[in-house]
Amino acid sequence: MAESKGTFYITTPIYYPSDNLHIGHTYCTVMADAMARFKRAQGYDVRFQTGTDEHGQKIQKIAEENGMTPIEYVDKIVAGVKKLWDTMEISYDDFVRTTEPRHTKRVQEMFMKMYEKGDIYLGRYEGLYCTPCESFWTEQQLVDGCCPDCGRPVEKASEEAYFFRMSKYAPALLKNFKENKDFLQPESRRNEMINFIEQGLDDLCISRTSFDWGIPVPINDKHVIYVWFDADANYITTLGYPDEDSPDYKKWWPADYHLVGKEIVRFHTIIWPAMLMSLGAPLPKHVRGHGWLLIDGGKMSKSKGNIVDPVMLIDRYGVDALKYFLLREYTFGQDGVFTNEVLIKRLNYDLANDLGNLVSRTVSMIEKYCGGVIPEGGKGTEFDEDLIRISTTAVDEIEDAMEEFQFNVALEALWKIIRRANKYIDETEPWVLAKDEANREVLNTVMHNLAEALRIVTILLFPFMHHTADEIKRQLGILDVDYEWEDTRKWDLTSGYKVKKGDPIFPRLDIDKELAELEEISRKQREEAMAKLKAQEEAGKKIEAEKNAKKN
RNA sequence: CGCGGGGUAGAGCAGCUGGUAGCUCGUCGGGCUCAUAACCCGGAGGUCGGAGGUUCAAAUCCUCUCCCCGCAACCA
Repeated sequence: MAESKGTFYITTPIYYPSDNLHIGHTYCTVMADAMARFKRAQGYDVRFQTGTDEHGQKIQKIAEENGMTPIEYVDKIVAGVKKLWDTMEISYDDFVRTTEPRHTKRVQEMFMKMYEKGDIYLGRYEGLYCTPCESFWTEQQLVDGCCPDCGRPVEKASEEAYFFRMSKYAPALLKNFKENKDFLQPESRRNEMINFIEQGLDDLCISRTSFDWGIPVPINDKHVIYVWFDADANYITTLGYPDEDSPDYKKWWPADYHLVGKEIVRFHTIIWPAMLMSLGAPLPKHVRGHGWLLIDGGKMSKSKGNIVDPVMLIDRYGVDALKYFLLREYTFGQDGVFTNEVLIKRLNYDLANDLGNLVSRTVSMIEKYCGGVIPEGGKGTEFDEDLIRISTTAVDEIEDAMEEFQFNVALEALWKIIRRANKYIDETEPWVLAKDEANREVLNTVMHNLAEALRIVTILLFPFMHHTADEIKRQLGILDVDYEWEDTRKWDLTSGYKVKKGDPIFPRLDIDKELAELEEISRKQREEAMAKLKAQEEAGKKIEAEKNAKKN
């Protein structure tokens, strides 16, 4: 491996473990993973962090409904999260849980640092309160003016709460956006945030007394620290902050990229930077907001029962197929529509027909025409130059695209090699060349060039689909050869290796059959989700009734 | 006047620092047989939501308008 090009710290959001993760979370994590693997391949020293945001009223309530303590409940969900990432071989370097002492202790220290600076003060939180549910709601959350959970009327109420003087940092935040154009992408989000700040920032409520599943405020044990203050801190508590001399903090902070969903861009580009300003710490270099995967044209939600389960898709099609689909199908920053048909077609056309078939026909021909050994290149055909040019320059396009998180563009660039190679076979007609031994050198060169193109494909493909990359290498007989990233610009590195044909790397799918089966699976899942939801509602009502009984 | 995004071929999308409208799938026709009935070539199909403006030139910039969708301080 070449000398390190420097450090690269990338994070996903920490997910809220109120339920099992769905394909939307997978989407975000897969992008972060691909980026981390890409940077490692390029020679960077990478830190990739993900985790779970485990506090809050919602967790407390769901745990109660399931007859568990909050920590028992999140332990169970988090085990599932970790298992999913293990299955997908997500290459995270650290997994943070906000219930870990290394986090809670440091959040309290950060709170005190800001309190002592005068940026945190005690005030009153005003809101609409549902007494039976013991919950505050915003006006927009209400359904027909009533509590969205129980449907009963709410009333204006207030409670004592600590506030973070965020308003004070509005000018500095605005300055950050104006001077640092690359801080937040895409552009549309950036405009949205600038606009939001210009409308004026309120101070942020950062504590609650109405529930206790959270990190206690160090100076007042009636209060627990409230959501974003706790959650966003994860990006530096794991580095040892507020100990500014901590080696990890010195090495990794500020982070290169926070990758987040569009709905939490505000928390990462306004609240979080304001907190860091208050603490006197540098801001993250970049925040990137991705779009959503929409189902049936709308948001995935439990109440609609249209959650897509990544585990089921992995079981059927494999990790690499799912990763490829998520990275290739959608444009970063924009919402995308998920349907089974789009998925199956993408897998069939790109993976089975284009890539899988190319590997298959290449290896077969080398076995058939060259005794299974990749020959030396020599005098070839008029088509060689184009194949070589496209294969050895794809890396430039991919690097440019990855710089912008354009995973789909990067994979398209990679597939240019694959399509060109398929075309090259038709142009050079090896089966015709093989009929006359006078064409030996040309035939050898054609086979050599195909192996070379595939070799480059395996290097470029590795950050996105490492199993597939390795399987192609295995079939080409180059699995144990350690190629470097820069070898994607070179030619003539595969001669003499013995190929070994294996099973098709992506079997062709029967579209109608798959669609029918997937439809059946999601129908069952919908039913189960409905039943579960109903059971939870009833459990909730029961608990409520018990509470009321106690009160009376 | 709360803020923002989108409306481009039958479907899904890209292009939007202005200069012959592009990709994947589908469709029609052809080629090939090494390969996972896969691969390759060619054709048809769009007045780029509508109206107006700037310009030699607009999908691309400006104004107005219609329709869809998000966000609005605890959903990736």
